This record gives sequence, structure tokens and C-alpha cells, in this order.
Amino acid sequence: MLKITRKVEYALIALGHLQQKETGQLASAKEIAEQYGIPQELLAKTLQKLAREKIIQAVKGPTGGYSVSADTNTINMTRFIEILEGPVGLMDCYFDTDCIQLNTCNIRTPINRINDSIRSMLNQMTLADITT
Amino acid sequence: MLKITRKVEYALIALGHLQQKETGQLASAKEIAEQYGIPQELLAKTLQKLAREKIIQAVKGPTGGYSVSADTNTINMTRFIEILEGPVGLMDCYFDTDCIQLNTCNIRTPINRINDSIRSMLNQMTLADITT
DNA sequence: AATAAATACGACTAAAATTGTCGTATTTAT
DNA sequence: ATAAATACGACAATTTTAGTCGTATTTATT
Repeated sequence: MLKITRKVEYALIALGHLQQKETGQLASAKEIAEQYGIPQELLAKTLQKLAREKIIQAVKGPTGGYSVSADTNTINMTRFIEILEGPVGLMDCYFDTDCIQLNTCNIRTPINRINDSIRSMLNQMTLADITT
Repeated sequence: MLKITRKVEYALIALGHLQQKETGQLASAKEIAEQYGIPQELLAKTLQKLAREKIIQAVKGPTGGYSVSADTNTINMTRFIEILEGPVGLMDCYFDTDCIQLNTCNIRTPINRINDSIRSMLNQMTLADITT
């Protein structure tokens, strides 16, 4: 528990790789997958999600691939993780309010404090902090 | 992802309940399970783990049950979570060193920084902060 | 002494989430 | 035209988490 998923792991590795390229240079999913021993299809789908969110830019066709388009200093890690995994919360009730327990639950408030701490930490951390 | 497991959730709820009792008073797994709508067997096993670690004290026999034995101010959340779930780390390589990727992996160091942040936050937080 | 209610604990099953694969469509450089 | 890349949804496999069950042990009560 408290683990990041492979999707995020692979995405970060790929971002790191993309940032080593010179401006304008592309890297394909295949190239990255082979270099780091990552399942190509999975990486591809992950990169596609990032492309949809304009974190990276995709170029189709042969000689195509991806390049970093966003300023990674402006992307915080909460956003990045949530693009790939959905809501970051220790318990679902951080987002969902329809918990049967709500009345009797005696730990919601303190758990949400931890939650806020984690989110704020991830908010202060940018993609650039990780991948450069 | 980044979720705590039910075990931890149930344990915290139970701890909160136990702390409301007067000194010397016990609460059984059944009593707690019924009150909060938690599967009794699962809660029981969870409480047994805490008892083994001397976080709570178990009393056998009818009229038996559990009471808080440790000073909850001295138990930090990293320890508490790790008793129930094992190592707290965003990636396994935080603990395991035998990762095939180690050489090519370009994100280990930054990920471990996040890890350290989360662990240090959980270290500074005591059980008492959550359950009282 | 018998009973019942509690903890203790391992083995097992069920469910959910994650991870990985496949097929097909689209784009585009050659 | 072809081949190599992205795009994307459906599906399968694997792993993790959640929950159940059976059995043993302890002990207060009758």
C-alpha cells in the first residue's frame, strides 16, 4: 500500500528520457520501452494519456514519437498522478461523501488531515523535480 | 493508489473506540465490529496483530476483550501502518535492492525523496493524533 | 465438571485492482 | 503502396486485498 502504480512509474521514466532529448527531437514508445525493459503497449497507452493532457506532444506517422511540450516546472505531482491514476486519497471518503458510516466513523477527520498533508506535499513538488 | 488498506482503517476505528473506554474497561472484537459495521473475523485478526506488538492488550475468556496498553503518543504512524501492512514505500526498490533496472532506472533517487517525505510525515504523526 | 464466550491463528475463498495483451483504426514519411 | 508510428477500446492474466472458516486455547460462570 501507499505505492505508486506502474503506470506512474513508467510515465516518470519516460518523461525523464524525453527530457534528455534536444529540443525538437522525438522518442517513440518503442524506443523507450526497449531501453528500460517496459511493456511497450502499456507505456504507449500511458503516454497517450499524457498527450491528451498536453503534458507531452505526440507526432504520428513513421519517424513520429513524443516530446515534452509542457513546462515541467508548472506541473505538480498531484495533477500528474491523478491524470494517470485518478483521485489521490488515503480513503475514498475523501472524495465520495456517500459513506454509510459517515455518522459513526470516528477517524474521518484525522485521516483527511494526513491526506491533506500528502496532497500538499505532492502539490509543492513539480514534474521537473523528478525528471530532471 | 496511495490508499490505506481496510486493515489499517479498521484498526484505527477500533483504537479510537478503545480509547473512549475508561481505564481497565475492555471492548471485544464483536462489540466493535457490530458498532461500526466491520467484518468481525477480519477485525479480530487485525487486533491480534496489534496485541502481538503490544499496542493493545488482550484478555481471553468470556468478559475478555482488548484495551489500549501502549502510550499512543509514542507510536508513530509509520510503525503502526507497517505492523499491519508491511513496508511503506512508493516503490519496492525503496527496500529491495535487487531490481534488474537499477542501472538504467532514472527515477529512483527522486522517488525515494518523495518516499522519505511521506515517511517522515508519518513518523511525526502519532497514533494519539489520529485516535483521540 | 460442563458450557459458553472470548482470543489466537492458519488455511482457504472471493473480490477488486493492477498489469499486460491484442485487434483495429488512423496518420504520415518514404 | 507500404511500413511505422500514435490512438484506443476490449479483453485476459496476475497480484493484492478483503473476507470467511475451522480449530485450538483460555477462562468466567453455572
